[in-house]
Amino acid sequence: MSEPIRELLKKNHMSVTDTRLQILDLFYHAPGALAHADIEKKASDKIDRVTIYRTLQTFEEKGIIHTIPSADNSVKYALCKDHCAEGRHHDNHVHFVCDECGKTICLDDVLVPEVKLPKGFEPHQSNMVVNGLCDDCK
Amino acid sequence: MSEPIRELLKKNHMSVTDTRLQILDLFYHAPGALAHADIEKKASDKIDRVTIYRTLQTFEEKGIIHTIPSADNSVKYALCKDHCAEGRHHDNHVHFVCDECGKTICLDDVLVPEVKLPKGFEPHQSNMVVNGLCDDCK
DNA sequence: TACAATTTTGCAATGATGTTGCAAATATTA
DNA sequence: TAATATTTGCAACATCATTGCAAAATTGTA
Repeated sequence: MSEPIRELLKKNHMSVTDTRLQILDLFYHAPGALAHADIEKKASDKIDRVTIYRTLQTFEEKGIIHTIPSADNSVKYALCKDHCAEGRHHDNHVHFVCDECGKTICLDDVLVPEVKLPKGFEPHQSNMVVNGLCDDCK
Repeated sequence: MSEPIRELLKKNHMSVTDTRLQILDLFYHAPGALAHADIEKKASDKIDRVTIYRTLQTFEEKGIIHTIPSADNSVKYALCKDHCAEGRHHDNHVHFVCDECGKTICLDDVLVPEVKLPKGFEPHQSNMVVNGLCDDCK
């Protein structure tokens, strides 16, 4: 288990545990975003369902991972690369979901464009998800 | 129960039933998008949960309503106004979710802007959800 | 209008998903 | 290393969603 992951936990004032190292490791080596179920399946040692829920929640609060919205009731999570702080996310990149393989990918370099809203609406945060075919599935 | 709703069902080759009229009526008079639970609560006659699931699914397939993605695992539905056909949705407007009252609103006049994707990605459909404060909650 | 065929609905059962309390195990601090 | 604080796993529970099937309602046709 690599040292940088350990450091990431310490930097965020979290206890370093096997479970957290293992889940973070999964995120670092995953081809795309992960759902709760993915983690449950992929974890080498079996991790309790409840622990996974709580770990994901903690990571999200600490600004280590962010949630990706979907139209089908399945939340996925991915690592933050945008210097998110505790309680303050700055993830403003576009997400891509492949209709074929289902993979969800953060397009870190594609920023969500601004849109002009009708009078009266005060925007705080924008999310954009693009569906289509990824490079592998074309 | 109004005649236009009846017509909408016939036009889409669906049986006209009390349940469907009632659910469609809710959509026509709702201030924003509706979740499964909203319909269960608001329906004047009690409609079975299962029937609501199936009705929403049918409406979605027929292009009468569309789903709105969210980051919190709560799918909402709203009427299509964009001439959607069976199996082919063309809903490309921005959705607004109020952080205060939770209302979800279709901004029919605000189109989802195009974004340039990295090489290899082939986009089919885009979704955009903006969070913030609505006019009533400011 | 009435009847047969088709579709829709409601109920029951089941499965999947998510939450809470608490005791045992593990990590941190001194 | 011991004391304290945090995390984990288990059990129980609540919520959400799906499926099969029989009863009810709707549609098409005579």
